[in-house]
Amino acid sequence: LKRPTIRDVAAHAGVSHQTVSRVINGDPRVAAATYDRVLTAIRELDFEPNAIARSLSWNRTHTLGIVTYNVSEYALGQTVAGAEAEARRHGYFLFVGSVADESGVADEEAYLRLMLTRRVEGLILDWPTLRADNGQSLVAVTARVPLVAIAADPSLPGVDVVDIDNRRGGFEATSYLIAQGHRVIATVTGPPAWNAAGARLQGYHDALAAAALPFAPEFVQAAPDWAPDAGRAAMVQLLASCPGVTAIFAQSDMLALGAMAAIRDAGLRVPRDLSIIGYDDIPVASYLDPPLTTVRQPIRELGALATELLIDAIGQRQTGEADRPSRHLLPPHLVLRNSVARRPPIA
Amino acid sequence: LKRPTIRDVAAHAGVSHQTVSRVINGDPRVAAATYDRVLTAIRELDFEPNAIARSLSWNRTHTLGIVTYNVSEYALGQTVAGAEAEARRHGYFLFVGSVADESGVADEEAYLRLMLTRRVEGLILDWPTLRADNGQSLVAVTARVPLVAIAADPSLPGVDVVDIDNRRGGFEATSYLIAQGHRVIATVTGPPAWNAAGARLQGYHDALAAAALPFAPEFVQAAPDWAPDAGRAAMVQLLASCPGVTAIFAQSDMLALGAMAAIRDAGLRVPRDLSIIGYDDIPVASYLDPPLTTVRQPIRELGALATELLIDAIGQRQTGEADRPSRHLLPPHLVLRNSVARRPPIA
DNA sequence: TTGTAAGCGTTATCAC
DNA sequence: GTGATAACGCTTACAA
Repeated sequence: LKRPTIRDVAAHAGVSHQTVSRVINGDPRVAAATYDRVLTAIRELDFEPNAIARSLSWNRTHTLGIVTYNVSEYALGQTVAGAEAEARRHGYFLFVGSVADESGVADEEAYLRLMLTRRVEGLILDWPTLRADNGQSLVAVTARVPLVAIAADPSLPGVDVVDIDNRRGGFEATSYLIAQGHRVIATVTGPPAWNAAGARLQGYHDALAAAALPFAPEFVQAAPDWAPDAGRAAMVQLLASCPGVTAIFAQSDMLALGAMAAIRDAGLRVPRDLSIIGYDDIPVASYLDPPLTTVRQPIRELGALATELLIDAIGQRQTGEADRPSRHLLPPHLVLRNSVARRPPIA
Repeated sequence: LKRPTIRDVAAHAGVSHQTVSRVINGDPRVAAATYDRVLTAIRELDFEPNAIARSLSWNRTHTLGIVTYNVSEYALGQTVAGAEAEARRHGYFLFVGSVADESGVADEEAYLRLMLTRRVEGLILDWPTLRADNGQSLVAVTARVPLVAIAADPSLPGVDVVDIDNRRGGFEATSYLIAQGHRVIATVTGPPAWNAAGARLQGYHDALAAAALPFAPEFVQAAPDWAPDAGRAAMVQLLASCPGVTAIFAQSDMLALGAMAAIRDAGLRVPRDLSIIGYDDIPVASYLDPPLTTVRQPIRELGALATELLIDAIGQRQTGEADRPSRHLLPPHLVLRNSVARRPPIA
């Protein structure tokens, strides 16, 4: 039951435990013969160095923590996969924790502290509604280890923030609709508490302004969540309040899906009667009817980037460099399919 | 930079470090006044017990590891979320590792050993193509810590196996088609290397046999992967080789999606001309056109169950009980929507 | 080239 | 009740 230690190996090989330590650390000063003898002993006993003991001695755990909040399981999987791959590439392990569902802010902080207890060297926080005013609890944490926040408000002080450029995504989506000849464009946004919703809406506004297109408050409907049902309800509203609308920018593919259902229910067709562009490029998007034009998000890359920055920051703290918080925006990518129709310019 | 230790706290409170240890472990023998003094010191220094040192002393890490192989990111997220929640409920932390993409079997084992190095107390392996003949490398691992395999072949020796009852899912899906009056039913399976594909196919066969329905080899098309394109190609085949077919059992919703595209391309309509039932109940399933009848998989629960069994097994090993490997099957759940039509019985 | 001693931060054991 | 002292398994000195 008990696992062998370097002392067991040492006894087995007839050397001191220190020599064993040298071997497992690749110290070149060990004589070749001794080296082999130790290696054989290691193999025979199936010895595995105890990383816990090493951590204690090194005062380094090579461990990162990621805690996610209220993210869809799809995005969660992508983010974690990206982060994990990057972490491993650098010899780090990754603790996961999700604060989804039942828990609130308090639990959030408690979890981060638990991770500190485990002596993670850095933390990733995936919390899309995090802003300066609800992120106070983070300062105590960042005093201990660097933290990079995914999808947080960029104005959040003291931490690195990475995100996909939502303003740009909203801008490109809307500009595309404009380029296709649309002049009255409505939008279904996500929940206003999400930073992404505000940024994408800003992009929408910017695109309208850049084209000197009219805007009216009834052009925007905020959905209470990102699910299809909310998109459907919002679309019903839009249909009633924006008679001249020819195109919709939905802030997620799921919202777009619901909106398309509402459009169908109204006896209209996409894209003949109404064009729609989504956001996310979920795996089924190209198999919808019609295939959905949308904005792809490099979520996996986002997880990887967060991890890379975190590992950088860890290195900086160790060398005593000042790690001033940075902001990084990954570009989204327009994916053209068939849910947007070209509209002949008015003569 | 350096974090406070129990000795710092002890000095600050004017007691021995041992007393601090007693306080943070809730030892009742500490005098109330001393207790308070220590607690104050802890708060003032913002002391957090070092779990690494505790692990070394206790010889227990309260850490689990999950390594996933080649699973879709959606399922990955669900599984990890379920496992993590259950782990936390029991005071465990969870290391994640995914061996997706570029890596093969060798890397697989190396990763498990890395986790052992980290002294995880148990391992979850999510490897849907794992069977007795390719799982040899696991015996060395299970000698160290208990392992529960998700979606592995139940005949795999020496480890707990949990899965969703794929045979039953296939049986219920097919039986439902039969109950709706269909007599010639074809199926699009997943890659044969996946245990789930074989089991669901078995369920299909069992249902046909139970209803004394005819079967022909051309009724089954195996897709090389689980994606829509593969489903589309398989469906094209089926359309050509099974003229009398009235219903399709697709082993995943993504395959079904592709199949539906092929059906549409052939000028046919679902469910009027051809009924189809999927598998998974992906989030968009109810918003497809038509809403997809399918079989829901409790993946999150599967992750939780795996974790629960693992923690049980850890307890058993510690008390020296024999932990004979167990098999657990979670029931899938038929979700009725509109992609299957009732077919009048032949008079 | 190898071995010995001390320390990493905590808990267990035994005194007082 | 509280405080020394010795583990836990390893690494980093320093000595031989």
